[in-house]
Amino acid sequence: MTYSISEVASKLNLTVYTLRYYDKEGLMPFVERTAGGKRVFKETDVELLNVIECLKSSGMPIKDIRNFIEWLSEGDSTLQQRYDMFTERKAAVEKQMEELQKTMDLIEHKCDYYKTALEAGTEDVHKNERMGKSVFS
Amino acid sequence: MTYSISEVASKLNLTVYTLRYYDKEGLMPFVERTAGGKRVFKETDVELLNVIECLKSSGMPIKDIRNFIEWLSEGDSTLQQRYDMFTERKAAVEKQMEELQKTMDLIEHKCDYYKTALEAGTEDVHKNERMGKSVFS
DNA sequence: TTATATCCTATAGTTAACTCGAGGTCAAGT
DNA sequence: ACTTGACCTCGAGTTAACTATAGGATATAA
Repeated sequence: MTYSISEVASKLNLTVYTLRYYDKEGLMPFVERTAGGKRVFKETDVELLNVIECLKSSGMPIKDIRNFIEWLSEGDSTLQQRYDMFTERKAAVEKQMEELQKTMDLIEHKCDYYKTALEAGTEDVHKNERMGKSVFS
Repeated sequence: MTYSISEVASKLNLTVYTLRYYDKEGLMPFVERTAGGKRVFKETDVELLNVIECLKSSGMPIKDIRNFIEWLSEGDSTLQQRYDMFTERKAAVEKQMEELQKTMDLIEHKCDYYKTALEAGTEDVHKNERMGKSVFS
């Protein structure tokens, strides 16, 4: 089973522009072409794009993802680099999760704060908090 | 207790450029100035900047954060908008957490994959997986 | 009082990641 | 043969969020 660029685009929720941009940036050296020059995506190409999206979500810039793609071309000699890279990505995502949890804590606090204020009709209900009880209003 | 712009910058891990940029974008209408024109940050200003950073981490663009800041100036009449905004942010962050968990799942899978490959010295140990057993390599 | 560090504004430049337009090719249907 | 829709390349444009530079004011310390 193979796919056209627009099929892959809708499969991965990207635009064809984005896919061609990735290609230009060296993220898709394995995608083959028809005699007429059209891209033909194999199942493994789609899977690799999935990994690319995953690395992007982990906060990795496209330039760095290209290095990983190059390592793939170089075979077993780059196994260590690739392992190290994913280990590093894992740590990065763990950190993002912690940050996101802190963000969530403050937002939930604000939801409570505004819920109470709305019920009272005024923010003044919170006027006598804020004496070192908690860090945020 | 008040702070200079560079004190606030290091407190929040931002640059003074960024803070002035925020000011220009309308995120700091409450910060006062000395006779000579220098910004003087109060404790409440720093707290508000904390909230701003939180909204940024939740994926909110600066233009939208400015709306929130304007609502603050308008007092109790905007309590509902502010409550709705934080409720919406909460949903956005929950979604981000789910996405990040999916990212983590794939990355952990890749860590295992490369650990095994590294121990075997070749990626070929994984050659007979990939028959619908799991979605990703 | 003079040096130096920190501040100011205004404006221009940078970076990443797209996004689009022009002009042309290719392949399936009529 | 011809139209139509999807594809192609190349290069320019866009957007958000900074980041930096120039030129100048302010304030503290020797």
